[in-house]
This record gives sequence, C-alpha cells and structure tokens, in this order.
Amino acid sequence: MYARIAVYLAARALNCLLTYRIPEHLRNQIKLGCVVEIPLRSSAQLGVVVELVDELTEEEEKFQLRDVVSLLDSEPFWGEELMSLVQIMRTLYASTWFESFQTVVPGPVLHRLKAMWLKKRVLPERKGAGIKKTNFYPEIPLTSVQERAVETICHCAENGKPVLLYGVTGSGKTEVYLRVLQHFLQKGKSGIVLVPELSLTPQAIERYCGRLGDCVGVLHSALSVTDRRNFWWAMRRQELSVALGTRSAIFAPFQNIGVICIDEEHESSYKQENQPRYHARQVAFMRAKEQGAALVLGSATPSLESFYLANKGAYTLIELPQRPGGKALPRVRIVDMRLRHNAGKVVSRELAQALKMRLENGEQSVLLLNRRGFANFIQCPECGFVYTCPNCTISLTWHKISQSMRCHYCDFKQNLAEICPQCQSKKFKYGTPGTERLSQELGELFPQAKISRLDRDTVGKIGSHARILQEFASGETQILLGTKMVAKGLDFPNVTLVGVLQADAELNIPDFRANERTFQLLSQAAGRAGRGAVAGEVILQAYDADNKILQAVVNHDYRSMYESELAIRKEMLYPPFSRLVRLILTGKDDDTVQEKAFNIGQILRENEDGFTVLGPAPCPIEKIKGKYRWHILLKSSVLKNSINACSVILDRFQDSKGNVQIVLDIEPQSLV
DNA sequence: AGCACGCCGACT
DNA sequence: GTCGGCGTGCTC
Repeated sequence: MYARIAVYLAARALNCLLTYRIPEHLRNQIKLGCVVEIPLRSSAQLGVVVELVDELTEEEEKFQLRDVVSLLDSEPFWGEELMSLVQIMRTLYASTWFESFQTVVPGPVLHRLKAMWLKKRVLPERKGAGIKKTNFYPEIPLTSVQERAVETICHCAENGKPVLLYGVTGSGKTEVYLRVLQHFLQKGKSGIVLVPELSLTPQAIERYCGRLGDCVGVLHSALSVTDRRNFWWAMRRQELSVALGTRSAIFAPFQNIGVICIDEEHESSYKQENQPRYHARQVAFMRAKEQGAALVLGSATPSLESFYLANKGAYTLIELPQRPGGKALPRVRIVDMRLRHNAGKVVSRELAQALKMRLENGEQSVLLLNRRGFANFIQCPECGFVYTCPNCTISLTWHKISQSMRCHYCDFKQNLAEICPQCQSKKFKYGTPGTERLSQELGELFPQAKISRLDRDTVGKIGSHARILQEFASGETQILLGTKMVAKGLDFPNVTLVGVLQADAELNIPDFRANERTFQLLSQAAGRAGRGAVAGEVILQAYDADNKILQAVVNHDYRSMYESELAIRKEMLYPPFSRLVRLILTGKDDDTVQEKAFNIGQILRENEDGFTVLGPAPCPIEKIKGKYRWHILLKSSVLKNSINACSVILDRFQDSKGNVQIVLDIEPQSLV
C-alpha cells in the first residue's frame, strides 16, 4: 500500500506527487483527502493524500520510498467535495497543487490546520458561527412570469441546462432567487448565492438573512479571520445551508448543493485577477454539473457569452421584461457636450437643472463618474510635461483633497511641484475631471445640499462604505456621487434622477469588451432611478452623443447592442466565437522579458494544434510596479488544447528564482 | 590546494 | 520552502 501525496508547502514550486509507503498501523485509516505528516529531505512536512495504490510504477520502484509518519485527521480534511474542487482548479486553470489547495480553502482555515500540527495538538474547531439577527424580510407576491421562472429553475438540473435569467433592473430577480433557495432548503439541500463585490451591501445581507433565517453564512473579504474560519467550519459541518458571498464563496464546502445563483453574472469581479485567475461562473458551472445542482445566472445585461449560449439553446433563457406593478423603466436622454461650451464645468446646464428640481421635491439623485481623484493627469501648458509614475507607464492622478499626485497601479505618491520640473513654468492644466472635482463643483452649485462621495478613496476606512449608504438610505444625503460603486445593486426608492458624466469615456479603451462593458455599466446605473413611486430620469453626458451603444442604453435595447457586438466578435473571432488564453511575462529587465516572450512564442507557434498564436507584444500598459510586461494571446476553438500547450510551457520555463515571471490567464477578462 | 559564496535543481 | 552539489574565484 502506497500513497501519492501532494506536499503542502509554503511555496508553489513542488508541483508533483511524491510517493510514500503506508506503515501497517495506518493502513486501515488512511483515506483520500487526509492530511498526513511526511518526511521530506531532512524535515517533516504536511501533505495531502491524493492517490492510494498497491502497485508502483517503474519509476517509483527506483526510489528508496519513505514512510508516512502520521495521520492528522481521522476523517479526511479534504472531503470529496473539496478534492473535486481542487481537481477543477487544476484542469480548468492549470494551477499548481499548492495554488489549488490555497484557493479552495480559506487562508485562516489552512493556517489553523498548520498551527495545530506545529503545536502537536488536535484541536476541535470551535462553534459559534452566526450572524446577528435581522428583521424578517417578508415574501413579495410573485408575478406569473416570476412564478414560471422559479418553476423552471427548480427543475433545470434535470436537463442539465443552466438558466439565464434575463430580467431588467428592478424586475425582482432577488425574489426569484429567494423562492428557489427556499424550495431547495425545504428539500434539505444547500445553496450558494454569489453577488459582485460591490453589491454585497448590508441591504443585500438583510434580505437573504431576513428571509431565510440563521442558516445563511456570509463570506466576504472584510470579515475577521475568526469569522471566516467559523463560517467555513459551520458550512463544512452542514450547520449552515446557504452561502452568500462574493467570488470565493463558490468554494463553500457544501456536499449537497441544490442551487447556485449568480447575480449580475456579467460582472467582472467574478474573475480573480491574481493567480489562479479563475472565473467563479466557470467554477460554478463545473460544480453544479458534478453535484446535479440547479444553476441560475441572473442579469439585466447578460455577458455576450452567456446570452449567446442561451440563444444557441445551451442555456434555458427566461426573461423578466417588466418591473412588477407595471412600473416604467426610467426615461434616458443624452446631453451632447459638444454643442455647448460649458465654461470648464463638469455638470451641464440640463443636469444641474434636473438636480435642482430633485432637491426642491425632496427626491434623491445618484451621479456616476467612473474616475477617481480630481484630474487624471496634470500637464504643463508651456512644454507639455506630464507627471508620470516612475514605476508604471501611466500618468499620475491629481488628488486635491490629499494634495498628492498618485499612481492608481502602484502605491507611488508625490507632491505637486510649484513650478514645472522641465521648463520652470508656473502654469499647469488639469486633465479629465474625476469624482473629487465633481464633488467640489456640486458643493459650489448647491451649497445647501448634503452630498456624499462614494469611491475607493472614501470607503478606505472599514465601515465607511456602509455608513455612506446608510446616510443616503435614511435621506440625510440628497446627492450620492461616485465611481461604478454607485451603479451597482443599490435599491433606494427615493432616487428619481441618475446622471452619468463622461458616459462615453470608456468606449475608446483598446479592449474588445469596451462597448459591452459601457452598455452594462450605463444600464446598471440607469436602473438605480425610479424604483419607487415616482418615475425615474437618467441623463447621460457625452461627447460621442450619436454612438450606437449610448443609443441602445437610451432605448433600453440590450438586443441591438448584442447583435451589433456579436457581429464584430464573429468577424474578429473573439469570444464567444473563440476561447482566449493569455500568457503574461513580467520582469525587471525589458530585454530579458522580451527575449523569453519571443522564445516561448516561437515554441508555441511550432506546436500550434487547434489554436493560433498572437504576439508576443508589449502589454497595453508596458510597465507596472517597475516590471516590464509582454503578453502572448492564444485563440482556439477548443480551450483544452491551448491550456495544455501553456502548461507545458509553464513546467519548462517557470521558476520562482528566474528574472521573468510567467502568469497564465485562461479566458482573460482584461487585456491590459 | 583550500575554502567561501551563490546559483540551481531536487525533494518520494 | 530548504538542502546540498557544484562551479567560480579568491587566498594561503
């Protein structure tokens, strides 16, 4: 009897299985997924039993095999559901054993496991995971369309097709999720609800906990280490049956999942942007399939990929085309900023007028400007000098409140000099305005109004996010302005006006998803207006006022955006007509990185097998945090081929001590 | 020849 | 991660 063991090290390097003999006294106890102590070189290490075999391979025969020392758990720590998640991570993302273990189980839980081992103690995990009681959230009567949606979702596992719930903003998707969850809880099953990072608001928590009671566990990054550990163990012991959380909640350790709900499935926060770069929606798909669970993807603005799959019949499409009670969608209009010389002001006359009216009526307004700081660069008008970050190829943003020039990609900060460092001129001009500038201008425009700003700079302190929203909910604040944080998931009935500044700003970034993203952001923002009794109004300020994407937002016409974008994707062979894999190479020396990139590009090209190689090319942002960046893009019809080719490359070229780091991004969501 | 140091690969 | 082998280069 032998065990193949993945060594649980504090590093990612040892990415293979090592074989050990199982001593007599452990033979009947050792199971797959158990954590064991093993000798490695001269030290003791922890490992996870991944395979149990009676016969050795030829290669293994050559070794003088060593014995497993001891078993840490009588029941496998890595239960079947966790091991299959590890397997998913390895096959979908070519991640190492180490990365997979780290991703699947939260850090605090793993740390405790290791600490227990070091102290030579087996500590039972404490109980006490629970969240504070919330007020009961009563059932809202379903419309007949919602009722049919619930019915279809509850049975969608039977034909193995996920449901795409395409419902306009305010159409009551949450109520549908809640009813579906109630259905599966009654059958003794558990459920996972994923929400985007920015919409896990106290409001959302109140609804789920208020309806489903104390079987709900909440998972998010702001939780304390102890809470995270306790929630995880409570789920593992099946004391909780619903996991409500962001991206990583997809790894909730349930064994009998009835349903997985992904709210706002198009959101980019479901993609993890560091290693392993997984997509929660993709993991959910695999998990649901494996456990025979229902999977529902909800959105008012589905990702092109999902809508395409629904149209093809791979998903069941359910539409909620109306807000309950026949409430109208807000009226959207575009203010063409070309036609007016706005005297350097951010807010147009029309928007100012509309804001004034809301203030007089005692209604509230939300303003979206998706750019932090006061101005995104500062330039000398005499010689053209622009302040740039020394570590990144990006201009520094002027933050007037903290009186500093800041880089949004690294932590670099510097003071603004009195005179131009290049030509000693005393003049300077501001780049495109951000939220700080908008905030200042609104203060001047409406000195009596209470205005608050919601962006990464004001929510830095823990709890201030909730406080700002609370003040807005209570009506203390009349105008809420901010970055895309204000566009998502907020449901305040007294908001009757939404204004978007620079609505066309992101249409021109070099990314094939720019149009789709802009449509989604603007539609989400628009959806904040008119959720109560009074009809909503939306004003989009833009220079490219005739743009067809903006027109689609005005007409609430997802389908026209979908059709026109799909045609472009088809022509360019971008997803959903191909699957992308991206290799990113970074390093301190540009030449070394470039050389390695060309080297790898060459090898991939020689082995093209169902995929085509684009590049290597410098990344759009050529340097971040002092490291030069090159990338290679693989387009394929069968994802597996390009993943395999890349994992061969990784095995061969990736070493932690080298001067060039390689990152593998399966189905990248961003190409910067 | 003898030894310090740093790089690199292996670890069952 | 961590150990040890090995090559380089400096000193006696």
